[in-house]
This record gives sequence, C-alpha cells and structure tokens, in this order.
Amino acid sequence: MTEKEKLIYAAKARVIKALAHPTRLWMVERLADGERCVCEFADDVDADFSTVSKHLALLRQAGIVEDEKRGKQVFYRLKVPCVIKFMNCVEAVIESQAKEQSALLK
Amino acid sequence: MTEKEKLIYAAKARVIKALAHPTRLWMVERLADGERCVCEFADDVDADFSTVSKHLALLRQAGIVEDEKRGKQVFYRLKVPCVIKFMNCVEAVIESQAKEQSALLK
DNA sequence: ATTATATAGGGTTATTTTGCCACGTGTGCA
DNA sequence: TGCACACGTGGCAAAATAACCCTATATAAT
Repeated sequence: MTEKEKLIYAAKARVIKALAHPTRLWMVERLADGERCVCEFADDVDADFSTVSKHLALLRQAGIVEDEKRGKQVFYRLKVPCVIKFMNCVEAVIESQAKEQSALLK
Repeated sequence: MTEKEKLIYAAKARVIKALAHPTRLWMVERLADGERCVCEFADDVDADFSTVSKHLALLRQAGIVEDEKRGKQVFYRLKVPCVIKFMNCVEAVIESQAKEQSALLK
C-alpha cells in the first residue's frame, strides 16, 4: 500500500464508515423515498434529537446527503443515490451467512 | 424504526463496518484480482502481521471473504464479489465532494 | 527430532465513536 | 415583544475499535 493509496483508502473508508451505523443506514434508506426533515427522523428513531442531528451532519460531511433549510425545518436528501444499490449486496452477504449458519445445524 | 428493523440494520451495519477501514478495504479490492495469503498482505501493508490477520478474520466473520488453508499458508478470497461494484459509488461521492471543495475556492 | 515458518488468539493500551445533556441560534407565531 | 419550536454544538462518560506484543498451534524443512 503506497502513501498515495493510504490517502485514497482513508478517504474511501471515511465514506463507508458514515454508512456503517444502524441508525444512519436506516435514515439513508428512508431518504431513497425522498427528502425528510430532522424532526421526522427524530420521531421515528429511538434516540435523542441531538444524536439524530449529529448522525445527519456526519452523513452530510461524508458527502452522502445534502441539506436545505426551509423555514424552521432542515430537510435532508440523498446526494448520491447509488448507495442504495449497495444494500442488495449487503443483504446478499447476510443471506449467504444465514445459509451457512443453518447448514451447520443439520 | 421497529424492533425488527433494529436487528436488520444492526446486521447490515456490521457488514458495512467490516469494509469501513482503509487496510481492510484495500485488501478486499486486492482480492478482486484473486486469492491471496495472509503473508502477501503482511508484506504490502504497513502493519503488524497479527493486525493483518485480525483484519482478515473480521472480514471472514462478516461474511465478505472466505479462507482456505493449504499447507502452511491460509488463502483468502472474495466470497461476495458485488462489494467491488460499490467502490465506483464511493469514488463518485468523493469526486462530488472534491468538486464542491474546489468550487469554494473560486 | 529439532527448527523455522505461517497464522490465530489473548491481553493491554490508545484512539475513536457514540449518545446524552445542557445550551445557543434562528425562525415563525401570538 | 415574548414564546415555542426546530436544529446544531460543546462537553463529557461509556462503549467500541485498533494496533501492538507475546504466546500457542500446525505444518514443512533440515
């Protein structure tokens, strides 16, 4: 791994890390259906409002979502929709593992 | 987020988290070209041998790679190749951000 | 049989992440 | 003007992660 690669892979890992949290992942998938304000997420997610706000800020800093303030509310939307496609692959990984697990029991 | 969703998204996040590390990500991309033993990675990566071994074990536990022992060596290979496709999207996120950054300087 | 090599796993410490609380800011409404 | 709501931020403690060193095991070579 060259020095240049270290920088590149640190940047890539930073983006992926932003997705690597149950709540953030859930929110990103909700955004696939359209924009949402922080307050809507705060109602649905079992966490403090400030925690939700920080999760969204992290996703924004990673370049995955963008925000727009309208009146009192701030709306977030997916900036790079391709992340949603990846979920099929993640599910494939989990299903592949589930099969192995059940095979062990036979 | 329902209780069931909490479990599902915890599982998904666990898979993504396995990819969310520069070294692990680099190794996964190398495996796209074919299997490799731990010792090859240990030579290329600037980290302790045991650290590399643990990274690979984590990827295996996440269901992303699988291993096979042949002689003294253990070879790892990609179990779910679709993860590689995702890298295009991650790069798109980074490029999109890089554009914004440079736009700010103008 | 001894030795060397390839790897996994335990223990420990430093770093990072997470989540809550308390507080400050901006916006609209009464 | 005063109030309430929607957000973001700083600070702090707990939890998770990472990376090192050391040791154990298995296999091959001498």
